[in-house]
Amino acid sequence: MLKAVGVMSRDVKSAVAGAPNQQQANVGRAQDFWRTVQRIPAGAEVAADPESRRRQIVVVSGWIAETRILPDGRRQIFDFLLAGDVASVCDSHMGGRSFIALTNVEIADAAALTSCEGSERASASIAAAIHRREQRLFDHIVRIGRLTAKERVLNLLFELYDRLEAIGLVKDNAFKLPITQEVFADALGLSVVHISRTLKELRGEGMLTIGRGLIALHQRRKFAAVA
Amino acid sequence: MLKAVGVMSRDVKSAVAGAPNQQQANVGRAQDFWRTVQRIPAGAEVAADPESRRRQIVVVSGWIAETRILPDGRRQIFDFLLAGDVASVCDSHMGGRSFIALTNVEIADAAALTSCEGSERASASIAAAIHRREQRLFDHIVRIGRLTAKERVLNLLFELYDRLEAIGLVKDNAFKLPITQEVFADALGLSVVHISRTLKELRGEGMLTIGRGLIALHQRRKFAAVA
DNA sequence: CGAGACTTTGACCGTAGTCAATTTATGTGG
DNA sequence: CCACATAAATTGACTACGGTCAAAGTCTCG
Repeated sequence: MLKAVGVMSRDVKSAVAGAPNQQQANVGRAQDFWRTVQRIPAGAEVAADPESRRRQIVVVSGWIAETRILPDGRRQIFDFLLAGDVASVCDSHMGGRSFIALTNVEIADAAALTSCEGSERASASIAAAIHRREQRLFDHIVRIGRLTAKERVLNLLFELYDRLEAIGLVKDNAFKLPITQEVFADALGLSVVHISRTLKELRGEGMLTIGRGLIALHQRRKFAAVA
Repeated sequence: MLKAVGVMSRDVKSAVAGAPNQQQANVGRAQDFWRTVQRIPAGAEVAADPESRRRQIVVVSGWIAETRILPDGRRQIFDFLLAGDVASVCDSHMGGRSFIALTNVEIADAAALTSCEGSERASASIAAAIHRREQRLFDHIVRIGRLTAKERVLNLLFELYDRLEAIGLVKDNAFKLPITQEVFADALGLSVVHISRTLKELRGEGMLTIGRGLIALHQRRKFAAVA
């Protein structure tokens, strides 16, 4: 549990902990929230339980991919959910979408957050998270619709960089990237082979360094043009 | 005004008119709604008025494109808004998005709808419209991320077909398509030239017929595979 | 009828896809 | 700790889908 907290987004932490001056009163409620945390193994689908129909979840730790698989096997990834992100798993399969855990994942009930004290703060955080996700969707459309392969890779990497940095998961310009190149390809509408080549090229240009599961980004400057 | 009504979506009509048994009581409120209607000329941007900051609009007639333009001139269209669709023009420019009228357009205030009698019905309609738009966004991502040019064109045309049919704007398998091929290209992440060629090919295969601003789609069957 | 916008066509190019083989991790059990 | 099995990444050769450029052809609409 402590490990999980270390990995949580500012939003989740502050919303659960409450403002400093009201912390004591919230302990009970916060525990209610923590009791809703559940673990999902890498590769599994994040489904809405049969009981709680429409369900808004908060990611506590790990990576989740929001995807659709076409009848012929082609796959498209819409978005990556990181710690602190919120999603409506309710109608997931309804719209031909599913949430796949890319790593071991911990999720919790967004509803449980709202019922804590400081519910206005929590609701606001949740609304903000949902709003950010919508913005990401637009960015993603531009990415796959109008950027070249190199731009797409860089653009997505920098998005992830910014998001991970915001939740304290970036160290020395580097972060852990627990996804295969195939996942990357399915997010960016490219082939695995071309992802590999593109990364090689970017490595050659000194834009990034890859090693031991970590990826480091350099020269944010040049990137400004792509953002 | 009557002409406008003839073109409205079922949602807008029913929400404004109210259930048959309570129609009389609604006349006053409905007029409030109609008073919020405003006309936007083709090519103009649909902006949130300075007064009403965050603004949810309902499209009454015409076509609107939700777009983003990159610094270097590349353009991506996220979605087309037709009669009955709802959008939050509030943070439009905030997220690098803008709403462009592709034809002369009539829009109204969604808020005014809600304040009419039958507000639960209205709210539900609005929520449904917003939900459908989100689904379209996902479809669009799959389209530009994983479909070939021919598939993209067909898929988008059939989406438009279905939506226009739902609001009574399809006659004899044909509908009015008031957009240039360049707009089509910017929506599908292709070049104008390739759109032209693709349409030619589809015409050759008997999938569609174009003439006098109308486009007719045939053989929905074959399309099932792409849907 | 003429001007400007839109569409179509041809020739050519380049980005990204495909297929297949090889190399490099990543584990896993002995 | 090594050997082996499997997944992931890389590379090469070739293909093809879609982009670009430029010119010609059509529409529209004052």
